[in-house]
Amino acid sequence: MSLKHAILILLDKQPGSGYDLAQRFGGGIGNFWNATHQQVYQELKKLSGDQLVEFEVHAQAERPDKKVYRITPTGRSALKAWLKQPVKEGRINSTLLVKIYAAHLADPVALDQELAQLIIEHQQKLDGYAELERLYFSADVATRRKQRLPYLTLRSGIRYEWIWIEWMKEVKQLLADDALPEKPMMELLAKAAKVKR
Amino acid sequence: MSLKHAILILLDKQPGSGYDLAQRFGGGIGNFWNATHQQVYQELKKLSGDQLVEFEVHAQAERPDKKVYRITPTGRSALKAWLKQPVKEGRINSTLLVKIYAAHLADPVALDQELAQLIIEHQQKLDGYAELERLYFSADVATRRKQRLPYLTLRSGIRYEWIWIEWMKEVKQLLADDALPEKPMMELLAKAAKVKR
DNA sequence: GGTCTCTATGCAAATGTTTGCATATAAATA
DNA sequence: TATTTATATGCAAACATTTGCATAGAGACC
Repeated sequence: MSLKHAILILLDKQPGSGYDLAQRFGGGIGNFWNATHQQVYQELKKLSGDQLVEFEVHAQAERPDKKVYRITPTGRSALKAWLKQPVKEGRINSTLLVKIYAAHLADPVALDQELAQLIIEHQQKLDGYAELERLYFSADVATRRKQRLPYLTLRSGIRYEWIWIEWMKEVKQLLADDALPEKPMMELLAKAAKVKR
Repeated sequence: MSLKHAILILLDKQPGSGYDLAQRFGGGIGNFWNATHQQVYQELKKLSGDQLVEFEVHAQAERPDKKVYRITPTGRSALKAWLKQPVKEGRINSTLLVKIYAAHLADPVALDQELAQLIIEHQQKLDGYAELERLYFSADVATRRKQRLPYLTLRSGIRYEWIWIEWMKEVKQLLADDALPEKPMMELLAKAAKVKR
């Protein structure tokens, strides 16, 4: 499992407490790897037991005490070893696709409303990504270079949200009209790809 | 969890044994919901205990006995109730994105090779999808109408593989050249979208 | 004055997933 | 002839994730 490695990567970038890490999983890396605070605390305990991370307790006057975790040299080797191995992509499990697959059993009105709502939500996410991209491009070249890798993952996120929105709009329309798609997807994509070049 | 509901959907379409279902999770619905044979057997047991499915033992002469499962009326109601509720989309967890995010710690040659391999694999998957689409479009309208919902999920799969391939190619190139993307993703997508209309 | 949110941690139990093993027969392949 | 593949099922243990609860002080909001 790579929750372990996601944590090591975050701690390699910057040491932090369990709470900090849980927050960090809410944005940035959280766009492609999710973890709850419980997962983080439990995993930190294991990593600590395996000597892959270490911590120092920082007493705080008016806040609860903090355990600030840091990656160890052993942890860094383990991380590098993991990076060398080819990924085995996790299973794709999309509840929405399962639902569309069985849409003949569903209430059409409810499904239409649900799609409308999902389109809004994904559009908001895309808007957020678009804003981050504008920020990236307004930075100087040195900053852009430094932020290159996170930005590449953002480009993946933008593509991802974009196609979901396009697909959901298409499905919503077709279900409403009780119609069939006219042209093969492959054809449409090939045509669009030509223009990009 | 919707492994439960995926199984109910499959059994609603057509009764079958645990083995059958496990096979069916290898294609069709398996493109967006995965399950191993163990998951299937364990879930069938639970579903059976909850009276959502029932089974008959079919003795076979030269093969092990088969338990042929069927959805019950209770199961069908449970399925419909589930379909009414809005989906909560599962967490996105992409090991590859985590790796790219931390590519500065990785061996560039190994990463390049890995991307090359992944591009090939996803291209093969896309080719398979393209073939299924050709098949769909070569069928008569009645068949196309009957296969509409699975085909809509296929369109999602095609888009999905397509953007992964595009993104991986882009990343591979940029990492090899140690370059930065020139244009914002949003701009490229907007331009491509205009042409499709 | 009371509730809500944020900081900060974590136990315990339930639930879900994965891995390893086990069985058994037939047919195809090497 | 020996191995592999396909059919067909499932237990048991290990591992991972999710949910509910618990604590505790500070500051903001109503």
